[in-house]
Amino acid sequence: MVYNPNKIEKRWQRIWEKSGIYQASDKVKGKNNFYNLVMFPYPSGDLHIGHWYNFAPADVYARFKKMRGLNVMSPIGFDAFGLPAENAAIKRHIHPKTWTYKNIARMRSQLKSMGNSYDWSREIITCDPEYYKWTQWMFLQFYKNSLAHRAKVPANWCPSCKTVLANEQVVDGKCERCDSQVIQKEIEQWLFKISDYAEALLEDLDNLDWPSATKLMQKNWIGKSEGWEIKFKIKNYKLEIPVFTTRADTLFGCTYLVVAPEHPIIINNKSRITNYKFVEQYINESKKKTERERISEIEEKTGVELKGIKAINPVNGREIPIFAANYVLMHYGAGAIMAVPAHDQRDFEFAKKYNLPIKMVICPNYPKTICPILDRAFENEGFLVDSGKFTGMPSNTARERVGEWLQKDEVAEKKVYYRLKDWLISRQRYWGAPIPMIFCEKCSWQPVREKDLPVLLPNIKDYLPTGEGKSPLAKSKKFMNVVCPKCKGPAQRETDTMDTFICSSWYFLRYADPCNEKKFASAQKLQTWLPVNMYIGGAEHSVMHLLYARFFVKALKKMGQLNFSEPFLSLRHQGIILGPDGQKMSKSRGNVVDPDEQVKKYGADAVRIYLCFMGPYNQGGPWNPNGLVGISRFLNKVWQLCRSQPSTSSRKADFYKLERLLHQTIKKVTDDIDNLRFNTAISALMILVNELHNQSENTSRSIKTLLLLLAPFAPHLAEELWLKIGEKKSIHGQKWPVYDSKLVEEEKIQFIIQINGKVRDKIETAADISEAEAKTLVLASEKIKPWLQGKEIKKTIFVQGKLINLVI
RNA sequence: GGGCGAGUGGUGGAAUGGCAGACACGAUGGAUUCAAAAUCCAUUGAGCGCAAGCUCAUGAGAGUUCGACUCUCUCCUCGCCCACCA
Repeated sequence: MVYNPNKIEKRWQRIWEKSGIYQASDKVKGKNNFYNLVMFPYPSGDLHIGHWYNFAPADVYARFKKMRGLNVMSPIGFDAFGLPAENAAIKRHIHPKTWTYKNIARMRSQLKSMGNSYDWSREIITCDPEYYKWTQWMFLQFYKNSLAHRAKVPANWCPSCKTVLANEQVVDGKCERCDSQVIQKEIEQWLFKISDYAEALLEDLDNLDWPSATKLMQKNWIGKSEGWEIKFKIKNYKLEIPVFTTRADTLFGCTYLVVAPEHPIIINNKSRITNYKFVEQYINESKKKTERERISEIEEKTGVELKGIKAINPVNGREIPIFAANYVLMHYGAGAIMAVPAHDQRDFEFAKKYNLPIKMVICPNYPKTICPILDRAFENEGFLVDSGKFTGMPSNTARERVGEWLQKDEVAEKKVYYRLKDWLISRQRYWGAPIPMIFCEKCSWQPVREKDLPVLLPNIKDYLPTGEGKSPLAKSKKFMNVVCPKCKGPAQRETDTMDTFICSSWYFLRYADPCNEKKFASAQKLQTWLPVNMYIGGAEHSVMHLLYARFFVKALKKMGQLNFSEPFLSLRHQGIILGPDGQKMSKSRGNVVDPDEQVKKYGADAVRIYLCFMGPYNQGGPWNPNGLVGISRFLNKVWQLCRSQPSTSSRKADFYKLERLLHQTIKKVTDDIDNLRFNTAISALMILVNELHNQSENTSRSIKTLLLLLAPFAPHLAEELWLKIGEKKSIHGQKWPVYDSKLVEEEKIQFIIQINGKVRDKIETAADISEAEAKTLVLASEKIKPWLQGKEIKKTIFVQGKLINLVI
C-alpha cells in the first residue's frame, strides 16, 4: 500500500476535532500547565507560508510538551480589526465586516489543514462584540486609573481629502490617494500613559527569557537617558530656557542655544523677537513637514536666529545667541539644547553653516594642551580645558561635578528622560472598537457605564472618513447622540475607534477564559494559565505589540486585576521565508509560495517537516521548491518501514548498535525540540530511519519509538501508522520516550592522533582509554612512525575520549 | 550615522575550541524497466598523485592557542531594526 497523505490527513483532522483531544483542561492544578502561544493572525485573506512557518514548528513544540506530560493549551484566534479591511471595503464595495468574516472562515479552514493541536473551543475574534466589550472595559479601567487622557497631538492631515491619514497612507510626504502634500495638524486625541511605566518596562527586561536582540530593541525604544537640566537666563528679561544635556562637562564650550520651532519661548515673546516675521515664516515651513521627514531628511540643518533676545551661559556669564532650528525636537527632553559645536556633530554642522564660534573644551591630550584641529566634532572622552576650575578634570567625572556645582544655585537639576512617548490610541476610522466615552457640554468627558458595554459598532454603509478629520462614525446621528451618564442631558459619543494594538495587548488573557460574560477572565483561570510559557512569533513585533502587551499587564497588575507583571516568560522569533529567488515574497515579484498547493502535492506533514528542516528556526531563508522531495521520500521510507518487512537487504541487525542509535536519537530529538532546533532533530530522525531501513530485522520496539519521536512533526502519518501497528489509543496522548544515558555513550570511539594539531591517524579504542595507553598506541602506529622520525616530542595534549596531540 | 545578526561545497545547511561539510537537495554513473516514473547502489569541496597519501579550503587580513568555522581585533559584503533623542 502506498502512502497517500491527502487521504489520511483529512480523516485524522476530522477525528481529532470530534474527539476533542486537543482541548486543554482548566482543572489541572499546579505547575503542570503549559501555555503555548503563537501571535494570532490578521485575517488578510489567505494563510501564507509565513504563517505556516510560525505555526507549524510552534505546534511541534506544543505536541512535544504534551507528550512530555504537560497539560498544554495551544489557542488560536484572529486579530480582526484594522485598516486593510476598510481599504478593501472601499476598493471592492464590500462591508469591512463581511470582508473580515469571510477571510476568517477561509483562514480557519486553511489553519485546520495544517493539523495543529489547537484548542478551537477557545477561538477568539477581536471584532466580535463579546470580545471588544472587554477591550472597551480595559479602556475604562485605564481611564479610571488616570492612564488615559486627552491631548492635542499632531496627525497626518491631507488638506484636499480633509482627512487624517495613518502613517502607512503617507507616501513620500504625500497623500496616498490624491497625491497632495500632507501636513501636520494638531487634533485632540486619546493617549495611554505608557511613559509612566518606562522604568518598569526597562528594568523587568532583564528577567525575561527573550532573544537578546529583542530586549535590546525595547531598551533602545524606551531610550532612557540621564543627564542634567540646565537653566539659561535671558538677558534683561525675567525669562529662562531650560535645556537638557547628557554632557554637562562641555558646558564651557556652549556658544549658542537652539530651541525647537514649536518652543513656547517664541510664541510667548513675539514682541521681543525683533525679526519675528522672518522667524514665523521659518516655523510655518517646518510645520509642513511631518516629524518623520524632519528627522529623516539628511539634508542640511536649517535654523533662524531669534534676534532681540540673548541667553547667558551660567558658568561664565557670557552672552550667547538663541536659534530656532529643525534639528531640535519639541517632544524630546526640554525641547531646547545648549549647542556645543566642538563636541557634538549636529551642533558642529550647524555652527559651520551659520559661522558660529566653535570652542574646544574637551581635549584628549591633557596636560599637553595641543587640541586636535577639528574637521568634525570631538565626541569622545578627554580632559577639560579652558573650563575655569574644572580644567584638567576627566570629562566623565566633570559631567557630574559641573551639574552639582550649578545645582547649589538651583541652576541645574538632575533629570532622566525617556524616548518612549505616550501611546496615541485614537483612530479616526470605522473598523475598530469604539472608544467608550461620552462628551457632555455640562459634565465634560464621561465614561460609558460598565453595564452599558459593549458600545456596539453600528452597521453603517458609508465608512469613508468624514471631511472634518473625524471618524466615519460621526456620520451616524443614531450612534452619536446619547444622554449623558451623569446629568442625563443631551450628549455625544466619542466617534474615534481604538488602535488595534489595544485588541492584541490583552488577547492572551482572554484565551484563558474565552466565554466569560462577567469578566475578561476569571481569576482562577488566569491563575491556571498565565503568564504565557512560550510565545512564538515574528521579530517585527519586537517593540510595538510586545511592549504594549507588557504595559497592559503591568497596568492591570497595579489595578489589582492580575497577580503577575510580565505576560510572556519565554519568547522566540521565527525567521522570514524568502521566495525561491532569495527575495522577499511579494505578489508583484511573482515569487509567492502558496502553502495550499504544497499541501495538495506533498501533504501537510511533509510541509510541516520541510519547514522544520530547512534551517535554523530563527533564521528562515529561501524556499527551495525541491526541498519537499527529500521530505516526501523520508516519509515514504517511514511508511514502508512500518507496512512491510524489508527483504532486499542482507545486513543482519546488530542489536547493540541499533539500540545505541535509538537512545542517541531519543536524546538528540528531545534536546533539539526543547531548544527549537527542529532542523537537526529531523536530521537525527532521518539517520535513524536510514539505519532501520538497512536492517533486515526490525524490532517493533524501535518502530514504536520512531513513531513517537516523529509524532509532533508528522502528526497524521504517525497516528495512522501507530494504529496500523496494532496500538489502540491515539499516539498524541502517549508518553514521550526516555533514553538510557548509559546506552547513549559509545563503547568504542574513533580516537584521533594529531601531530602539531593535524590529524595523522585514527584508531578505534575503548572510550575510557588513559593517556599512557594512548601514547603506547600512538608509538605503535605505522602511520605515525615516519612523522616522529628523528623528532623530539616537546609536549603532549591528551583529551579524554577524544584525541591526543603530539607537539614536535 | 548608530545598533544587532549573518557570511562554510553547485544549493539549503551541520559542526560553537578537538576528524570541516552531518542530514538533505541537485548532479554523474550503474541496477531495475519494453520504456519512463518511483526505488535501490556508488561517486560528488578544490588541487596533486597509479596508489598509500599529501597540500589547500569556512568573506579578507592579523592575533590568542598544542589546536580556531568556533574566541579577540581590523576591514569587506549582505540582511534586519532604529535613526538629528541633546
